[in-house]
Amino acid sequence: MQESFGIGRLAEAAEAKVQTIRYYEQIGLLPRPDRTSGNQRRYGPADLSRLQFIRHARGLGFSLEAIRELLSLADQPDRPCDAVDAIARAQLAQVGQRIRRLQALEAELQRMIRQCAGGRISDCRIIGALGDHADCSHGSAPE
Amino acid sequence: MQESFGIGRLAEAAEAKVQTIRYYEQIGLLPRPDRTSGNQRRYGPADLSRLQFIRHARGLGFSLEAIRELLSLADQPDRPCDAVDAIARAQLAQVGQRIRRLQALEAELQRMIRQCAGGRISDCRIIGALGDHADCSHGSAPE
DNA sequence: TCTACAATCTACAGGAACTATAGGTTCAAG
DNA sequence: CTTGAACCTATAGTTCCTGTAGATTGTAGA
Repeated sequence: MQESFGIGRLAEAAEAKVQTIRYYEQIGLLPRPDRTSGNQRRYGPADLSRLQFIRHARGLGFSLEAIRELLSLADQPDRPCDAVDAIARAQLAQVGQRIRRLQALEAELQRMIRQCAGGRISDCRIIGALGDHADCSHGSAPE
Repeated sequence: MQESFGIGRLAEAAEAKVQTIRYYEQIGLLPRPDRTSGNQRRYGPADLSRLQFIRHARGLGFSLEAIRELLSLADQPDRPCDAVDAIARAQLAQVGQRIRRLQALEAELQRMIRQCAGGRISDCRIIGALGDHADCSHGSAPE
């Protein structure tokens, strides 16, 4: 009794639209699943994990191409190490930058909420919150 | 000595395309700047900060609508506190979630790089790295 | 088993957020 | 005062979905 399910339940579980799943399949981000005799797609837990990864990564601002790269690490775990290393290091640098920017934004939002509790905010430094040029090595902006 | 500059230099400084800037102006994310006698746009440092904020936030996965909300905090610092508070708190929750997911991804990338140094990666848990169901409103995890 | 109805199918149109191109105007270095 | 880069508006194309149409399938109740 292997657990398999249709596209609707997959969509619900990964918080994606049914159309989006078919689109990902079309562009090769998701493998073509088995079909029922009536031609309907059937999925398993591995498909769910993969889709959730894609959706989370998209939510974090990664392009589908960047995600394709990350997934390639999962798809070919035995490929030469230097290739994996290069991809992982490149992504790691970007991820670290994103974390720092988000933490700056988080701090500023918290500051505003604190000030708010005291009556009203007189100044807002939210625009400055993301402007950390120490990190901003030109050319590393994600799409 | 007010420093002002054209759209090209603004684009370069904020790592955006010239067209994108005009697009943001069109949809009201950037204010309409002054024009030269020959109808060309002139910008100042405040415009640059605002555009950099937008670009960074986009890179972090915020929608233009979410960014519009965040900018509204900057545009109306004297508006009623409960409105500010609501927006800030809602955004803060999302930001925290993003940070945690990115940290999970960061940890997994670091793990892969470490393993790589030892020869080759035999298993890849990168797909699992973003699947923190503690945060996910939908609790659906096949173990 | 039959039937009703939700879920799924393919195909295509539409929207968000850019991005590129065309054809013309302005700015500034020489 | 020329000339080429930068700018202008307008429009069409790209990416990444999202919605709709019309037909088919899966399934639960009579």
